[in-house]
Amino acid sequence: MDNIKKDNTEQKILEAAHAVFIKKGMDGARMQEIADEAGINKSLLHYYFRSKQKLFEAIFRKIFASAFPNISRLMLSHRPIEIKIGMFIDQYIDLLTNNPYLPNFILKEINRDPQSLAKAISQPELNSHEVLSSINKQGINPREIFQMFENEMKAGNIKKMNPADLMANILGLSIFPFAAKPLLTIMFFNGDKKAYNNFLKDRKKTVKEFVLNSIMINK
Amino acid sequence: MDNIKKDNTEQKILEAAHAVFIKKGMDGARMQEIADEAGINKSLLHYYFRSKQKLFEAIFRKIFASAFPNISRLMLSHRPIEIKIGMFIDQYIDLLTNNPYLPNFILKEINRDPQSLAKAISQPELNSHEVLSSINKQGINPREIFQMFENEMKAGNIKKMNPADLMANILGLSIFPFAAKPLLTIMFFNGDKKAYNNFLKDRKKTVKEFVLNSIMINK
DNA sequence: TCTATTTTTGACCAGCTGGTTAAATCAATT
DNA sequence: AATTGATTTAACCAGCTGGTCAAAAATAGA
Repeated sequence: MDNIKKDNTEQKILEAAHAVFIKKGMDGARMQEIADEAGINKSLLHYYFRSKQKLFEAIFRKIFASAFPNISRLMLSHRPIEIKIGMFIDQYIDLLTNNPYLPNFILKEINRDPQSLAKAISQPELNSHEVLSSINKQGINPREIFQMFENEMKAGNIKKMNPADLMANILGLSIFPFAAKPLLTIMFFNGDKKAYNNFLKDRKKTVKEFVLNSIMINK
Repeated sequence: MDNIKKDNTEQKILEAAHAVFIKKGMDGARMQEIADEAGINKSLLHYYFRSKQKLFEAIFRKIFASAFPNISRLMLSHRPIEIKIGMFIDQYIDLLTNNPYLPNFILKEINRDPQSLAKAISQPELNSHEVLSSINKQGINPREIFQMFENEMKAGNIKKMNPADLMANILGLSIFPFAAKPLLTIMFFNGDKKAYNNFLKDRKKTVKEFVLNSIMINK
Protein backbone atom coordinates (compact mmCIF):
# COMPACT_ATOMS: atom_id res chain seq x y z
CA MET A 1 0.00 0.00 0.00
CA ASP A 2 1.12 3.49 -0.75
CA ASN A 3 1.62 4.98 2.66
CA ILE A 4 2.91 8.23 1.25
CA LYS A 5 -0.24 8.91 -0.74
CA LYS A 6 -2.49 7.71 2.04
CA ASP A 7 -0.76 9.91 4.55
CA ASN A 8 -0.92 12.83 2.19
CA THR A 9 -4.65 12.56 1.73
CA GLU A 10 -5.32 11.97 5.39
CA GLN A 11 -3.11 14.88 6.27
CA LYS A 12 -4.84 17.13 3.77
CA ILE A 13 -8.19 16.16 5.25
CA LEU A 14 -7.04 16.84 8.77
CA GLU A 15 -5.68 20.24 7.85
CA ALA A 16 -8.78 21.19 5.90
CA ALA A 17 -11.09 19.95 8.65
CA HIS A 18 -9.08 21.88 11.21
CA ALA A 19 -9.40 25.08 9.20
CA VAL A 20 -13.11 24.71 8.56
CA PHE A 21 -14.12 23.48 12.01
CA ILE A 22 -12.26 26.23 13.79
CA LYS A 23 -13.91 28.83 11.62
CA LYS A 24 -17.46 27.45 11.63
CA GLY A 25 -17.65 25.04 14.54
CA MET A 26 -19.21 21.60 14.38
CA ASP A 27 -22.72 22.85 13.54
CA GLY A 28 -21.67 25.39 10.96
CA ALA A 29 -19.11 23.27 9.15
CA ARG A 30 -20.11 21.42 5.96
CA MET A 31 -18.53 18.22 4.78
CA GLN A 32 -18.53 19.57 1.22
CA GLU A 33 -16.63 22.65 2.35
CA ILE A 34 -14.01 20.50 4.05
CA ALA A 35 -13.67 18.40 0.91
CA ASP A 36 -13.28 21.51 -1.24
CA GLU A 37 -10.71 22.95 1.14
CA ALA A 38 -8.76 19.68 0.91
CA GLY A 39 -9.23 19.50 -2.87
CA ILE A 40 -10.76 16.03 -2.79
CA ASN A 41 -14.04 14.25 -3.27
CA LYS A 42 -16.52 14.44 -0.42
CA SER A 43 -16.84 10.65 -0.25
CA LEU A 44 -13.19 10.42 0.65
CA LEU A 45 -13.95 12.11 3.94
CA HIS A 46 -16.21 9.22 4.82
CA TYR A 47 -13.68 6.74 3.55
CA TYR A 48 -11.01 7.98 5.94
CA PHE A 49 -13.25 9.06 8.80
CA ARG A 50 -16.57 7.28 8.97
CA SER A 51 -18.75 10.23 9.90
CA LYS A 52 -18.68 13.95 10.49
CA GLN A 53 -18.82 13.23 14.20
CA LYS A 54 -15.71 11.03 14.09
CA LEU A 55 -13.83 13.57 12.01
CA PHE A 56 -14.83 16.33 14.37
CA GLU A 57 -13.72 14.40 17.42
CA ALA A 58 -10.32 13.79 15.88
CA ILE A 59 -9.93 17.51 15.25
CA PHE A 60 -11.46 18.60 18.54
CA ARG A 61 -8.92 16.65 20.56
CA LYS A 62 -6.09 18.31 18.66
CA ILE A 63 -7.47 21.80 18.96
CA PHE A 64 -8.34 21.33 22.58
CA ALA A 65 -4.90 20.01 23.39
CA SER A 66 -3.29 22.94 21.60
CA ALA A 67 -5.31 25.30 23.78
CA PHE A 68 -3.48 24.06 26.87
CA PRO A 69 0.24 24.19 26.25
CA ASN A 70 2.52 22.71 28.84
CA ILE A 71 1.26 24.77 31.69
CA SER A 72 2.31 22.23 34.24
CA ARG A 73 5.96 22.06 33.31
CA LEU A 74 6.29 25.83 33.60
CA MET A 75 4.12 26.22 36.66
CA LEU A 76 5.85 23.45 38.58
CA SER A 77 9.36 24.58 37.68
CA HIS A 78 11.61 26.13 40.31
CA ARG A 79 11.33 29.79 39.63
CA PRO A 80 9.95 32.66 41.69
CA ILE A 81 6.16 32.65 41.53
CA GLU A 82 5.95 36.10 39.95
CA ILE A 83 8.26 34.94 37.17
CA LYS A 84 6.23 31.80 36.56
CA ILE A 85 2.93 33.67 36.39
CA GLY A 86 4.46 36.31 34.17
CA MET A 87 5.88 33.73 31.79
CA PHE A 88 2.60 31.87 31.67
CA ILE A 89 0.66 35.00 30.74
CA ASP A 90 3.26 35.81 28.09
CA GLN A 91 3.07 32.36 26.56
CA TYR A 92 -0.68 32.15 26.72
CA ILE A 93 -1.34 35.50 25.13
CA ASP A 94 1.24 34.68 22.46
CA LEU A 95 -0.63 31.46 21.77
CA LEU A 96 -3.94 33.29 21.49
CA THR A 97 -2.41 35.97 19.31
CA ASN A 98 -1.27 33.27 16.89
CA ASN A 99 -4.57 31.36 17.17
CA PRO A 100 -7.21 34.01 17.72
CA TYR A 101 -10.07 31.62 16.86
CA LEU A 102 -9.08 29.21 19.63
CA PRO A 103 -11.10 30.70 22.52
CA ASN A 104 -14.27 31.04 20.52
CA PHE A 105 -14.02 27.50 19.21
CA ILE A 106 -13.33 25.99 22.63
CA LEU A 107 -16.03 27.98 24.39
CA LYS A 108 -18.60 27.17 21.71
CA GLU A 109 -17.92 23.45 21.65
CA ILE A 110 -17.54 22.80 25.36
CA ASN A 111 -20.93 24.40 25.84
CA ARG A 112 -22.51 22.66 22.87
CA ASP A 113 -21.41 19.23 23.98
CA PRO A 114 -19.72 19.02 27.37
CA GLN A 115 -19.38 15.25 26.88
CA SER A 116 -16.73 15.77 24.19
CA LEU A 117 -14.76 17.74 26.70
CA ALA A 118 -14.67 14.89 29.18
CA LYS A 119 -13.70 12.54 26.37
CA ALA A 120 -10.97 14.87 25.12
CA ILE A 121 -9.50 15.08 28.59
CA SER A 122 -9.62 11.38 29.33
CA GLN A 123 -8.44 10.33 25.85
CA PRO A 124 -5.89 12.95 24.99
CA GLU A 125 -4.13 12.90 21.65
CA LEU A 126 -3.28 9.35 20.69
CA ASN A 127 -1.78 10.18 17.31
CA SER A 128 1.54 8.59 16.49
CA HIS A 129 4.09 10.79 14.84
CA GLU A 130 2.88 14.33 14.43
CA VAL A 131 2.12 15.35 17.97
CA LEU A 132 2.34 19.08 18.50
CA SER A 133 5.34 19.79 20.66
CA SER A 134 3.40 22.20 22.82
CA ILE A 135 0.96 19.58 24.04
CA ASN A 136 1.15 18.33 27.56
CA LYS A 137 0.82 14.64 26.87
CA GLN A 138 -0.24 13.75 30.37
CA GLY A 139 -3.20 16.09 30.15
CA ILE A 140 -3.47 19.05 32.45
CA ASN A 141 -3.58 18.48 36.16
CA PRO A 142 -4.70 21.69 37.83
CA ARG A 143 -4.53 20.17 41.29
CA GLU A 144 -0.74 20.15 41.18
CA ILE A 145 -0.77 23.79 40.17
CA PHE A 146 -3.28 24.60 42.90
CA GLN A 147 -0.98 22.91 45.40
CA MET A 148 1.93 24.97 44.21
CA PHE A 149 -0.13 28.17 44.60
CA GLU A 150 -1.03 27.16 48.14
CA ASN A 151 2.58 26.50 48.99
CA GLU A 152 3.49 29.99 47.79
CA MET A 153 0.70 31.42 49.92
CA LYS A 154 1.85 29.57 53.00
CA ALA A 155 5.39 30.75 52.35
CA GLY A 156 4.04 34.31 52.36
CA ASN A 157 5.02 35.03 48.77
CA ILE A 158 1.53 35.84 47.51
CA LYS A 159 -1.70 36.81 49.20
CA LYS A 160 -3.98 34.07 50.41
CA MET A 161 -6.88 33.22 48.15
CA ASN A 162 -8.65 30.28 46.57
CA PRO A 163 -6.16 28.89 44.02
CA ALA A 164 -9.04 28.08 41.66
CA ASP A 165 -9.89 31.78 41.68
CA LEU A 166 -6.33 32.73 40.89
CA MET A 167 -6.14 30.31 37.98
CA ALA A 168 -9.57 31.35 36.66
CA ASN A 169 -8.56 35.00 36.93
CA ILE A 170 -5.38 34.51 34.95
CA LEU A 171 -7.21 32.56 32.26
CA GLY A 172 -10.18 34.94 32.12
CA LEU A 173 -7.99 38.03 31.83
CA SER A 174 -5.95 36.41 29.07
CA ILE A 175 -8.80 34.92 27.07
CA PHE A 176 -11.59 37.49 27.30
CA PRO A 177 -10.24 40.08 24.85
CA PHE A 178 -9.85 37.39 22.19
CA ALA A 179 -13.23 35.76 22.76
CA ALA A 180 -14.99 39.11 22.77
CA LYS A 181 -13.03 40.66 19.92
CA PRO A 182 -16.00 41.97 17.88
CA LEU A 183 -17.65 43.30 21.01
CA LEU A 184 -14.59 45.21 22.15
CA THR A 185 -13.76 46.44 18.67
CA ILE A 186 -17.18 48.00 18.29
CA MET A 187 -18.01 49.09 21.83
CA PHE A 188 -14.62 50.13 23.12
CA PHE A 189 -12.93 51.28 19.94
CA ASN A 190 -15.84 52.38 17.77
CA GLY A 191 -15.05 49.77 15.13
CA ASP A 192 -11.43 50.86 14.81
CA LYS A 193 -9.53 47.60 14.30
CA LYS A 194 -6.14 49.25 14.64
CA ALA A 195 -7.09 50.57 18.06
CA TYR A 196 -8.16 47.06 19.06
CA ASN A 197 -4.86 45.63 17.84
CA ASN A 198 -2.90 48.23 19.76
CA PHE A 199 -4.90 47.30 22.83
CA LEU A 200 -3.96 43.65 22.28
CA LYS A 201 -0.33 44.51 21.76
CA ASP A 202 -0.02 45.91 25.27
CA ARG A 203 -2.18 43.22 26.79
CA LYS A 204 0.64 40.94 27.96
CA LYS A 205 2.16 43.74 29.95
CA THR A 206 -1.08 45.05 31.42
CA VAL A 207 -2.41 41.64 32.43
CA LYS A 208 0.86 40.80 34.16
CA GLU A 209 0.84 44.09 36.03
CA PHE A 210 -2.80 43.69 36.95
CA VAL A 211 -2.38 40.19 38.32
CA LEU A 212 0.88 40.79 40.14
CA ASN A 213 -0.33 44.07 41.62
CA SER A 214 -3.21 42.16 43.05
CA ILE A 215 -1.53 39.10 44.51
CA MET A 216 2.03 40.14 45.47
CA ILE A 217 2.61 41.03 49.07
CA ASN A 218 4.22 44.43 49.59
CA LYS A 219 7.48 44.01 51.34
CA MET B 1 -59.13 43.15 15.79
CA ASP B 2 -58.52 41.12 18.87
CA ASN B 3 -55.44 42.72 20.28
CA ILE B 4 -55.48 40.54 23.36
CA LYS B 5 -55.24 37.33 21.37
CA LYS B 6 -52.70 38.79 18.99
CA ASP B 7 -50.54 39.98 21.83
CA ASN B 8 -50.85 36.66 23.55
CA THR B 9 -49.62 34.71 20.55
CA GLU B 10 -46.87 37.14 19.75
CA GLN B 11 -45.80 37.09 23.37
CA LYS B 12 -45.81 33.31 23.46
CA ILE B 13 -43.67 33.24 20.33
CA LEU B 14 -41.20 35.72 21.76
CA GLU B 15 -40.85 33.79 24.98
CA ALA B 16 -40.48 30.46 23.19
CA ALA B 17 -37.98 31.90 20.72
CA HIS B 18 -36.02 33.42 23.58
CA ALA B 19 -35.83 30.09 25.37
CA VAL B 20 -34.83 28.11 22.30
CA PHE B 21 -32.39 30.62 20.83
CA ILE B 22 -30.56 31.08 24.10
CA LYS B 23 -30.18 27.32 24.46
CA LYS B 24 -29.26 26.46 20.87
CA GLY B 25 -28.16 29.71 19.26
CA MET B 26 -29.25 30.84 15.81
CA ASP B 27 -27.70 27.89 13.95
CA GLY B 28 -28.88 25.20 16.34
CA ALA B 29 -32.42 26.48 16.84
CA ARG B 30 -35.25 24.96 14.78
CA MET B 31 -38.42 26.80 13.84
CA GLN B 32 -40.42 23.67 14.63
CA GLU B 33 -38.93 23.54 18.11
CA ILE B 34 -39.86 27.15 18.75
CA ALA B 35 -43.39 26.46 17.52
CA ASP B 36 -43.69 23.42 19.79
CA GLU B 37 -42.35 25.39 22.74
CA ALA B 38 -44.96 28.06 22.08
CA GLY B 39 -47.68 25.46 21.48
CA ILE B 40 -48.59 26.80 18.06
CA ASN B 41 -48.34 25.93 14.39
CA LYS B 42 -45.01 26.54 12.71
CA SER B 43 -46.58 28.72 10.02
CA LEU B 44 -47.63 31.18 12.68
CA LEU B 45 -44.01 31.98 13.29
CA HIS B 46 -43.74 33.13 9.70
CA TYR B 47 -47.03 34.97 9.98
CA TYR B 48 -45.82 37.10 12.89
CA PHE B 49 -42.16 37.29 11.96
CA ARG B 50 -41.41 36.87 8.31
CA SER B 51 -38.32 34.71 8.61
CA LYS B 52 -36.10 32.97 11.11
CA GLN B 53 -33.62 35.77 10.63
CA LYS B 54 -36.16 38.45 11.54
CA LEU B 55 -37.33 36.51 14.56
CA PHE B 56 -33.78 35.99 15.68
CA GLU B 57 -32.93 39.65 15.34
CA ALA B 58 -35.88 40.61 17.48
CA ILE B 59 -34.73 38.23 20.19
CA PHE B 60 -31.06 39.05 19.82
CA ARG B 61 -31.62 42.72 20.52
CA LYS B 62 -33.50 41.89 23.70
CA ILE B 63 -30.96 39.40 24.96
CA PHE B 64 -28.09 41.66 24.07
CA ALA B 65 -29.67 44.61 25.80
CA SER B 66 -30.29 42.52 28.91
CA ALA B 67 -26.60 41.63 28.97
CA PHE B 68 -25.70 45.25 29.61
CA PRO B 69 -27.71 46.58 32.49
CA ASN B 70 -27.50 50.26 33.24
CA ILE B 71 -23.79 50.33 33.72
CA SER B 72 -23.55 53.99 32.87
CA ARG B 73 -25.95 55.25 35.50
CA LEU B 74 -24.04 53.42 38.21
CA MET B 75 -20.59 54.16 36.92
CA LEU B 76 -21.26 57.85 36.42
CA SER B 77 -22.96 58.32 39.80
CA HIS B 78 -21.23 60.26 42.55
CA ARG B 79 -19.84 57.55 44.75
CA PRO B 80 -16.27 56.60 45.64
CA ILE B 81 -14.72 54.64 42.77
CA GLU B 82 -14.14 51.51 44.86
CA ILE B 83 -17.83 51.47 45.78
CA LYS B 84 -18.92 51.88 42.17
CA ILE B 85 -16.68 49.10 40.92
CA GLY B 86 -17.76 46.85 43.77
CA MET B 87 -21.43 47.48 43.08
CA PHE B 88 -20.95 46.89 39.39
CA ILE B 89 -19.28 43.54 39.98
CA ASP B 90 -22.05 42.58 42.42
CA GLN B 91 -24.78 43.47 39.96
CA TYR B 92 -23.10 41.88 37.00
CA ILE B 93 -22.38 38.56 38.68
CA ASP B 94 -25.93 38.54 40.03
CA LEU B 95 -27.19 39.03 36.50
CA LEU B 96 -25.04 36.20 35.21
CA THR B 97 -26.06 33.95 38.07
CA ASN B 98 -29.70 34.46 37.09
CA ASN B 99 -28.95 34.15 33.37
CA PRO B 100 -26.06 31.71 33.14
CA TYR B 101 -26.59 31.12 29.40
CA LEU B 102 -26.13 34.80 28.60
CA PRO B 103 -22.34 34.87 28.12
CA ASN B 104 -22.26 31.82 25.92
CA PHE B 105 -25.08 33.12 23.74
CA ILE B 106 -23.56 36.57 23.33
CA LEU B 107 -20.06 35.27 22.65
CA LYS B 108 -21.31 32.74 20.13
CA GLU B 109 -23.47 35.18 18.20
CA ILE B 110 -21.16 38.18 18.15
CA ASN B 111 -18.51 35.92 16.65
CA ARG B 112 -20.91 34.23 14.24
CA ASP B 113 -22.23 37.47 12.86
CA PRO B 114 -20.53 40.64 14.06
CA GLN B 115 -22.86 42.65 11.83
CA SER B 116 -25.82 41.89 14.10
CA LEU B 117 -23.86 43.34 16.94
CA ALA B 118 -23.40 46.65 15.21
CA LYS B 119 -27.09 46.66 14.34
CA ALA B 120 -28.10 45.81 17.90
CA ILE B 121 -26.03 48.67 19.22
CA SER B 122 -27.19 51.24 16.72
CA GLN B 123 -30.85 50.16 16.83
CA PRO B 124 -31.37 49.29 20.46
CA GLU B 125 -34.71 47.96 21.65
CA LEU B 126 -37.49 49.81 19.93
CA ASN B 127 -40.34 47.83 21.52
CA SER B 128 -43.19 49.83 22.90
CA HIS B 129 -44.53 48.67 26.23
CA GLU B 130 -42.56 45.80 27.65
CA VAL B 131 -39.07 47.21 27.83
CA LEU B 132 -36.97 45.55 30.46
CA SER B 133 -36.35 48.00 33.23
CA SER B 134 -32.69 47.08 33.44
CA ILE B 135 -31.94 48.23 29.93
CA ASN B 136 -30.01 51.38 29.36
CA LYS B 137 -32.14 52.87 26.62
CA GLN B 138 -29.44 55.13 25.31
CA GLY B 139 -27.20 52.16 24.68
CA ILE B 140 -23.89 51.86 26.45
CA ASN B 141 -21.33 54.56 26.02
CA PRO B 142 -18.01 53.27 27.30
CA ARG B 143 -16.22 56.48 26.50
CA GLU B 144 -17.98 58.29 29.34
CA ILE B 145 -16.96 55.51 31.70
CA PHE B 146 -13.40 55.61 30.40
CA GLN B 147 -13.35 59.34 31.05
CA MET B 148 -14.55 58.77 34.60
CA PHE B 149 -11.79 56.19 35.15
CA GLU B 150 -9.21 58.67 33.88
CA ASN B 151 -10.49 61.36 36.19
CA GLU B 152 -10.11 59.01 39.14
CA MET B 153 -6.58 58.21 38.02
CA LYS B 154 -5.66 61.87 37.74
CA ALA B 155 -7.14 62.47 41.18
CA GLY B 156 -4.82 59.77 42.50
CA ASN B 157 -7.61 57.48 43.63
CA ILE B 158 -6.62 54.49 41.51
CA LYS B 159 -3.45 53.47 39.75
CA LYS B 160 -2.83 54.75 36.26
CA MET B 161 -3.67 52.34 33.47
CA ASN B 162 -5.51 52.15 30.17
CA PRO B 163 -9.21 52.47 31.07
CA ALA B 164 -10.10 49.99 28.34
CA ASP B 165 -7.91 47.45 30.12
CA LEU B 166 -9.63 48.11 33.41
CA MET B 167 -13.09 47.69 31.91
CA ALA B 168 -12.05 44.55 29.99
CA ASN B 169 -10.52 43.11 33.15
CA ILE B 170 -13.66 43.64 35.19
CA LEU B 171 -15.82 42.10 32.46
CA GLY B 172 -13.46 39.21 31.80
CA LEU B 173 -13.14 38.30 35.46
CA SER B 174 -16.91 38.38 35.89
CA ILE B 175 -17.88 36.56 32.71
CA PHE B 176 -15.23 33.88 32.31
CA PRO B 177 -16.41 31.42 34.99
CA PHE B 178 -19.89 31.42 33.45
CA ALA B 179 -18.76 31.09 29.86
CA ALA B 180 -16.33 28.31 30.73
CA LYS B 181 -18.61 26.50 33.16
CA PRO B 182 -18.19 22.96 31.74
CA LEU B 183 -14.45 23.46 31.43
CA LEU B 184 -14.03 24.59 35.02
CA THR B 185 -16.41 21.99 36.39
CA ILE B 186 -14.42 19.17 34.84
CA MET B 187 -10.87 20.48 34.99
CA PHE B 188 -10.90 22.39 38.25
CA PHE B 189 -13.48 20.45 40.23
CA ASN B 190 -13.27 16.99 38.73
CA GLY B 191 -16.88 17.12 37.55
CA ASP B 192 -18.19 18.05 40.99
CA LYS B 193 -21.01 20.51 40.27
CA LYS B 194 -21.44 21.45 43.91
CA ALA B 195 -17.82 22.46 44.12
CA TYR B 196 -18.29 24.62 41.02
CA ASN B 197 -21.38 26.25 42.54
CA ASN B 198 -19.53 26.97 45.77
CA PHE B 199 -16.79 28.54 43.71
CA LEU B 200 -19.39 30.73 42.00
CA LYS B 201 -20.99 31.68 45.30
CA ASP B 202 -17.79 33.32 46.51
CA ARG B 203 -16.99 34.81 43.16
CA LYS B 204 -18.48 38.26 43.78
CA LYS B 205 -16.29 38.70 46.83
CA THR B 206 -13.12 37.34 45.28
CA VAL B 207 -13.42 39.33 42.06
CA LYS B 208 -13.98 42.52 44.00
CA GLU B 209 -10.95 41.85 46.19
CA PHE B 210 -8.84 40.91 43.20
CA VAL B 211 -9.69 44.04 41.24
CA LEU B 212 -9.49 46.48 44.12
CA ASN B 213 -6.24 44.97 45.41
CA SER B 214 -4.81 45.61 41.99
CA ILE B 215 -5.94 49.16 41.30
CA MET B 216 -6.29 50.90 44.67
CA ILE B 217 -3.41 53.05 45.76
CA ASN B 218 -2.06 52.18 49.19
CA LYS B 219 -2.39 55.16 51.46
C1' DT C 1 1.26 -8.45 -18.15
C1' DC C 2 -2.31 -10.02 -15.24
C1' DT C 3 -4.49 -9.96 -10.80
C1' DA C 4 -5.81 -8.32 -6.34
C1' DT C 5 -6.18 -4.58 -3.31
C1' DT C 6 -6.62 0.07 -2.12
C1' DT C 7 -7.92 4.69 -3.23
C1' DT C 8 -10.89 7.95 -5.59
C1' DT C 9 -14.86 9.39 -7.94
C1' DG C 10 -19.72 10.65 -9.44
C1' DA C 11 -24.35 9.68 -8.99
C1' DC C 12 -27.67 9.14 -5.92
C1' DC C 13 -30.81 9.09 -1.63
C1' DA C 14 -33.46 9.79 2.65
C1' DG C 15 -34.28 13.13 5.97
C1' DC C 16 -34.56 17.45 7.65
C1' DT C 17 -35.07 22.66 7.25
C1' DG C 18 -37.02 27.10 6.38
C1' DG C 19 -40.55 28.73 3.93
C1' DT C 20 -45.11 29.03 1.02
C1' DT C 21 -49.95 28.67 0.11
C1' DA C 22 -54.64 27.83 -0.01
C1' DA C 23 -58.11 26.64 2.78
C1' DA C 24 -60.33 26.66 7.33
C1' DT C 25 -61.49 28.95 11.58
C1' DC C 26 -62.50 32.75 14.44
C1' DA C 27 -64.17 37.30 15.81
C1' DA C 28 -66.24 41.69 14.96
C1' DT C 29 -69.59 44.59 12.32
C1' DT C 30 -73.57 45.25 9.77
C1' DA D 1 -77.29 35.67 9.39
C1' DA D 2 -74.10 37.35 6.27
C1' DT D 3 -69.95 39.76 5.25
C1' DT D 4 -65.47 40.99 6.11
C1' DG D 5 -60.93 40.72 7.71
C1' DA D 6 -57.57 38.77 10.79
C1' DT D 7 -55.74 34.49 12.69
C1' DT D 8 -54.56 29.60 12.49
C1' DT D 9 -53.91 25.29 10.34
C1' DA D 10 -52.39 21.31 7.34
C1' DA D 11 -50.23 19.96 3.39
C1' DC D 12 -46.69 20.71 0.63
C1' DC D 13 -42.08 22.09 -1.62
C1' DA D 14 -37.32 23.17 -2.98
C1' DG D 15 -32.86 23.00 -1.35
C1' DC D 16 -29.39 21.46 1.35
C1' DT D 17 -26.94 17.90 4.31
C1' DG D 18 -24.67 13.81 5.79
C1' DG D 19 -24.12 9.59 4.09
C1' DT D 20 -24.11 5.33 0.71
C1' DC D 21 -22.71 2.59 -3.19
C1' DA D 22 -21.11 0.73 -7.28
C1' DA D 23 -17.92 1.56 -10.61
C1' DA D 24 -13.51 3.52 -12.09
C1' DA D 25 -8.73 4.58 -11.41
C1' DA D 26 -4.47 3.88 -9.29
C1' DT D 27 -1.20 0.99 -7.10
C1' DA D 28 1.27 -3.17 -5.58
C1' DG D 29 2.53 -7.86 -6.11
C1' DA D 30 2.98 -12.14 -8.96
